Parts: sequence; C-alpha cells; structure tokens
Amino acid sequence: MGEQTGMDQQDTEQAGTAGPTGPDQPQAAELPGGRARPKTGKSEQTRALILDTAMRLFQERGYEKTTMRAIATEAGVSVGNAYYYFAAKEFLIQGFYDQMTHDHAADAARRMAHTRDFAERLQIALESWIDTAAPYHEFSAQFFRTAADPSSSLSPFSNESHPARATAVALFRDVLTGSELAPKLDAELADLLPELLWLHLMIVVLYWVFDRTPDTERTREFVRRSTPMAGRVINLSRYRVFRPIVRDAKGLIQDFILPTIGRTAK
Amino acid sequence: MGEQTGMDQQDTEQAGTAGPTGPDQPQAAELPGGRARPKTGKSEQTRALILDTAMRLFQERGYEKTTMRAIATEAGVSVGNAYYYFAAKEFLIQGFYDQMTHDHAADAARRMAHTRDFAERLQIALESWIDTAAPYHEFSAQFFRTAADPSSSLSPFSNESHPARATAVALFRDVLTGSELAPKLDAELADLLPELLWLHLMIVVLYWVFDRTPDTERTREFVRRSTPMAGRVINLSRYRVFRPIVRDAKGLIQDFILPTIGRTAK
DNA sequence: CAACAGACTTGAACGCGTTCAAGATGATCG
DNA sequence: CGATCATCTTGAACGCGTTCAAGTCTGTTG
Repeated sequence: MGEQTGMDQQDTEQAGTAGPTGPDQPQAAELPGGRARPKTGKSEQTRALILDTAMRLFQERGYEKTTMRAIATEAGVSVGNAYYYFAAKEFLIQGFYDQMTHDHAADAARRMAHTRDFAERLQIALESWIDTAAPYHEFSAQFFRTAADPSSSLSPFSNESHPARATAVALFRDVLTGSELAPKLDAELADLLPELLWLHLMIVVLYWVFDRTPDTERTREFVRRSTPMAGRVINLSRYRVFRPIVRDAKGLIQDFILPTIGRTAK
Repeated sequence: MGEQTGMDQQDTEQAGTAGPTGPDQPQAAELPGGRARPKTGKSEQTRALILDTAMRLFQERGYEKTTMRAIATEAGVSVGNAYYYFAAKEFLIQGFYDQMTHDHAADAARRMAHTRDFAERLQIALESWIDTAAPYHEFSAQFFRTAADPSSSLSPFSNESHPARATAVALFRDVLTGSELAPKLDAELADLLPELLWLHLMIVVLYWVFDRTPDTERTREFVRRSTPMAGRVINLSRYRVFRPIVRDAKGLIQDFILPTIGRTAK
C-alpha cells in the first residue's frame, strides 16, 4: 500500500558523504570521459560496515558514549576512514532515521489493513511508530537533541529528511484514504490532512522522548486518548457551523505549515 | 501585573553551581556551627562576571565559537574557575534564559495594558517575545539544540526551568484575565488556558527558530494570523455544539499536558 | 599569633570529535 | 609492463569541553 513510496534509505549519501578534496562533488558523478567507476561495491560495503557497527554500538552504549575511535576500531578501519564516509558523527544517525521510517511505514500498513475506521487506523499508525521506535528509546534522547538543531540535516524539517518525511506523510495519506471518512471530506481538506497527521506524530514523538514511564505507557495512553478526538474533529469539520474556522485553519496550514515542511520549495 | 510573579533569575544557582568536592552540597548551606559565611559578595561577583562575559561573547561570536578558554581569559579568570561556578558550558545559558523570560514578561505587560481585546493582547504578548528574543536569533539555534535534550535542565519542560515557565504562564494568565473574554468563560477552561497559550508560544518559538526570513517576518505573520483564530476558537468554545469536544480537549490537557509541564508534581 | 578550615582559584592533563597531509590500491591507458 | 589518476585509507595532530590534584586566600579558633 503506502510503504513503497520512496526509496528513502538509499539516497542518504548525497548528504552524508563528504568528498575527500573539494567540497561535495560526490563520487557518484561519472567521470567526464565516461569511464565507469569501479564495479565492485567495495566502497559501499565499507560504508555499510561502518554504519552497521555504529548503529550496534549506539544501541549498546548510547550515542555519546560511543566514540568515533571505538566505531572505527570495532569496524576494523581507521578514524579518518569513517570520516571519509560520514562527514560527522551525527550523520551516522541519518541511516538509523531512514531505516526506522521505512520499518514503521511497512509495519503500520500491515497492521491497519483490517479496518476502515479512521480513528482506529490512526491509532494503529501511531502505536506502530512507538513499537518500532521502542528499542531506541533511551538512545533517542540524544538523537532528538541533534535533530532539534535547525541547521542540522537531521532536523525533521530539513531538506535532507525529505525522503523520510515523504514516506511518513504517505503513510498518513494511506491512513486517511483507506478509511470510511475519506469520501466524505472535501478535496482540499483531504489534501492537507496527511501533513497534519504527520504533525500529530511529531507531537507524539515529542511526548515519547520525554516519557519516562515503563514501556512509555503514558505515551500510549496519550495516543489512545487523542486519536478518537482527532477523528471527531475531522468528522465535525464537515458541518456548516465550523466552516469559517476550518477555512482559517486551512489557510494557516497552507501558508505557514506546508512551506516549512517542504511541500513547496522554500 | 503579572511580571512580578517569581524571582526567577535569582535561583539559578542550585542547578548551575557544582560544589568543589562532594556532589552538589551547595555552599549556600550554613555550616553546622552556625558560622557565617564571608559577607563580601566576592563569590557572586565572580560568578556574575563570568556569566556576563559569556553572554557578551555568545552574542558576539555565537555559542559554539565561544570557547570556555576565551570566556575565562576575557573575564580574567582561569578555566577551572569558570567550571567552579558553572558545571558545564550549557549552564551559562540558563542565565540568559531566565533574563529573557523576565524581560519579556515585563515588556509584554506594558505593551498590552491599553487594550482588553483578547486576540490583540495575545498577539502583543507573542510579538513582544519575538522582539525580546530578536538580538539572540542567530545564537538561539544552538541554544535550542541544547534545550531540546530531555535530560538537560535547559529543556523548557524541566524542573529547573520551572520558575521561568511559571513567569511565562503567569503572563498568559494576565493576557486572558485582562481581556473582555475572561468573564464569559467557564472557570475550568479559564484555568487551563494559560498553559495552553504558553504552548502556543512554544510553537511560535519553534517556528521562529527555523525562520530564516529577515527580521523573522514570517514568524510575525504567523502570529498575526494565528492569534485571531485562537480568539475565535476560544470564543466559540462557549456554545453548546462544541461542548463534547471542549470536554475532550480539557480532559486531554488536564491528564497529559499539565502533568508534563509540571502543574502537578510528576 | 599560629594553626586550621573552608571557600575560592589555578593550569596541566585527559578524552573526544574532527582535520589533513601523506600514502596505498587498483583500474585504465600508452 | 610501467605510468597515471581517482578512489580509498591511514594515523598523527589540533582544538575543544571538562576534570582534578594542588594550591592560595581569608576569616575563625585556641
């Protein structure tokens, strides 16, 4: 259904790779003479080795306690080599980020397939995220800190996160279109909703990051409580009385939220 | 009016100061024998000197480019001495944070005194924040990054930020109670609104941090557009049709938002 | 006054992220 | 085969935040 939308975890390299000499002419560009670049995936193998090692150590020891030296040693390469593939330590996280987005979309689509009830689908989508992210809850705090930097490519609003974001938004579009609510809504609103639901997820994520209860039970409760409400609000939005407010809200979203999220080029 | 609520920038030290030997037995505690501690404010002077120097350099060069060595040198003390007063570089920011909250509350209260129109008061309060924070916009990105760490005392949700948060919430309570809307609302809702308006500010802050337009004009527009809407929504909440949704929303806020923000002990 | 104690101060040293000049590798060309 | 050139790899070195053992300073006590 929705999960095959973008090959989001393959194209991390434009951002994550730093050219050795000049700034950023990525090695993917073919040489002027049309010479083929080495056919062995040796380079990508090394890259993947480093990334996998890093992810493993991050989970084992946490982000800050995992040193670049440790990653390099454990992966059997030199520190400099790690920096050849990843311009900075934080770029190692992007792989994790993309991977999780993809897993989430797949898992959610599977789990919500059996129902057409909007609120239930939404709830499943959000719960699926919590489940997918659960193993990384501890480590996520530090990840979140990095992601909050507006100048970082890891920010959920950044251009570099566009593929992952697109995947997530597509999932929420699927949540809506697969529900009984979809045909009842006016086209314009239906068009805006997926991004809005993605924002709902962002709020849940925020809540989750700060949640210290076992199994983040509080966040789960928050989801169970907030999703029926979201359904009710959207449902009511069809009635006349709400027309002016809905129009305002649509304008606000269209003019101020979507551009920031990257629906239109900024 | 609202700005005298808490002496928020005085009590930063319990968190910012690290005892020299044992962990955190702050030097403020009097000795067992009842001996007085030195009466000269020498210590506080040094502390203030370091803080002021840091703030100046942060504004001049940005957070990351200002090194602890530079702060120490410029202040005429040793690096170790700076660490005697501030356990880490990020604690130097708390002073800035508290200061700004206080300035904002004072400025906003003054500027909104002439009107009782709710939306206008809210708009003034938010614009006042933008104006107050303007000099720090560039530096704020890095500040924000630190603040986003849930385990950091700089997080707007943390206990250490409670005084500053209380000041801000008090301001928004003032926004409401000074408006023509206040008497028309039911008590329970009126009780929840200040925190909700503070959340509105948090969203504006988020928007502002990512805003790269000159003079953050886009954020200002966002405020001008969103405040009338907030007013309208609150106004409408009185009518019967909305009763169920309002009740849901109140429950959600009471059960999930306020506890996180620290209205009740967690 | 000498001895003491606690608050304050110092700067060398540590560990980390990051950089970089230098080298190794291996495919392609004459 | 040797020369060439881009790709890939290395590890020493740099600058930074932070720590800490060793002071200095100042007011109090016997």
